Amino acid sequence: MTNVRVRFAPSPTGPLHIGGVRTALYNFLFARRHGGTMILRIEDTDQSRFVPGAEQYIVESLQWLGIGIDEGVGPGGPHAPYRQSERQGIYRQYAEQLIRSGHAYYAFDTEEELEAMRTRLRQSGAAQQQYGPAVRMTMRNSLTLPPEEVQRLLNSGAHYVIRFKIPEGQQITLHDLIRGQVTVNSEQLDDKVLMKSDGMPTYHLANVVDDHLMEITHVIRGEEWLPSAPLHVLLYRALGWEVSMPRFAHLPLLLKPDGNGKLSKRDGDRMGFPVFPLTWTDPFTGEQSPGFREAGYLPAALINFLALLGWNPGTEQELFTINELIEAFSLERISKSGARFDINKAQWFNQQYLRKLPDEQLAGWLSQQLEREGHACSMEKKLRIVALLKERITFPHDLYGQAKIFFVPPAQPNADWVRKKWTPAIQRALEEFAGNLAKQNNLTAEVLRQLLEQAAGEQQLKAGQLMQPLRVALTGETTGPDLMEMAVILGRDACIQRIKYTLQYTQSVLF
RNA sequence: GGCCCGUUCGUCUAGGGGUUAGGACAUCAGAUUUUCAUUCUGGUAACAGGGGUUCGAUUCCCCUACGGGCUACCA
Repeated sequence: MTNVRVRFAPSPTGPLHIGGVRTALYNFLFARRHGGTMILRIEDTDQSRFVPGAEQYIVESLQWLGIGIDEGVGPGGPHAPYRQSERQGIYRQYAEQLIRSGHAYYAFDTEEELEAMRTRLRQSGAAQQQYGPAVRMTMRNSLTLPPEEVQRLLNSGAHYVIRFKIPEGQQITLHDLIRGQVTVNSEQLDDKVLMKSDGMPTYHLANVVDDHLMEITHVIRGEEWLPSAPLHVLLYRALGWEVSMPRFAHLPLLLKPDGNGKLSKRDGDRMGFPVFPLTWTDPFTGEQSPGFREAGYLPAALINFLALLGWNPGTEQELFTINELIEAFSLERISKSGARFDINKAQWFNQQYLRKLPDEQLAGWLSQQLEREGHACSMEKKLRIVALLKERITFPHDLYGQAKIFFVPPAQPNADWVRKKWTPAIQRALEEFAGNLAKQNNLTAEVLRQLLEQAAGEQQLKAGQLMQPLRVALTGETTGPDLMEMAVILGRDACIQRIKYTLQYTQSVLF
């Protein structure tokens, strides 16, 4: 395959949905795999749905994820502009060409007339209520009106659209790279609007014209476009571009984690996970939608997760660098059925990627968190903390949650546990332990262990029986990272102080 | 309603006319660990249903069911 050119063509109608991200990713992987070009085109032909900031959001999201754009909005390129709203003249030219060649016509019907037509058809029991071969000759268009009247209407500035004249009784077969042959009869299609009355093209026209002009070789897009793909084939034909028509690949959809339907923002809200790459603030309502980035997901982990949602390499490998993904990717191995979105797996990937990061980077995150909370800490100590905690976290912000014990002494020990398990022997052993600790100048995990064994032994306790009490004394909690390592990082004086504080508490409460 | 697409463990999936139907996440149990987590070991768990074709079907064909998408001057 030479000169592969693919495009990701979102509409700036809001934040980029995670399903859109996956579409972009598959396009990107395919382009890179074949040494091709990845193009970003903005399909902003619906002015009523335009949302300020959405385009910028899309660009930033792709950037964060490392989905590189070779050509298009941003980097520019030989087929600029790449924003469809800036290409109106081009579409008009081709729409008029289609009228001249008899493949399209002007239609002047008002909204009311269209509605009346549909009602009429519905009541007469027609299978479908479409503007097509069966009804077009009963409507007000350049097929039914005398040419002078058409010209008069056009000159008078009357509202009109340009419709495609769907051919009758044709079998249209397209070869989808994922689904194989898909055949549709043109009876099922209607006379789609190509140019709207506001002068903008519809998706169908703009898409076909741009893909041709931009020399797109493979159209990789969501399954929602499969039903209109035959129409697009017809358009390529009518425009005389069938020989260079791109190949199609329609991707399966992302489904709700539970229940029926496709994944929506509601599901994320309901189950507590993001469905957008970055946090998004709606410019009209001010409503905030959480993003994967802000939730603590690493871009590489999200990419890995998404890549495997609907595609697999045919091996048992699960962890992929982006280069490995590029190397292994192929359209043939994309599955045909929709994939339920399971955030559990995304978290697992994040955990895997997080622990592979160098300690310095984790320490950097910890620094920010500590600074925000107003705690000072040496880099050396931060690195030790990070090394102790890195296998215990799923998100970067978990770091502070677990490191907090080093900076904030417990307000009081876990009361339930103390009431149930605390004994006078423990009390005496910990007193002894704290006393001996005070004499130590060079604290190591090994020294601590010895001191603990010694203190325990004198009260007829096993070292293990004193471990939990010591943890409670130091952190207030019954679980946490390795006790000895933790105590070493905490330091001798802090340990002694916390033990004494706890012993006072238990004394007053229990004895 | 019409048309199109789909259906393997709870989830993502591998497989493919004869397999103990494989892996991963989740879950459960055991081991390790002072605890939790990690790690390791093991377990539970799937071919939507019915007809064909065939010596044999989860795999091929048809039907049904179910799911999804489309059916706009939205993309």
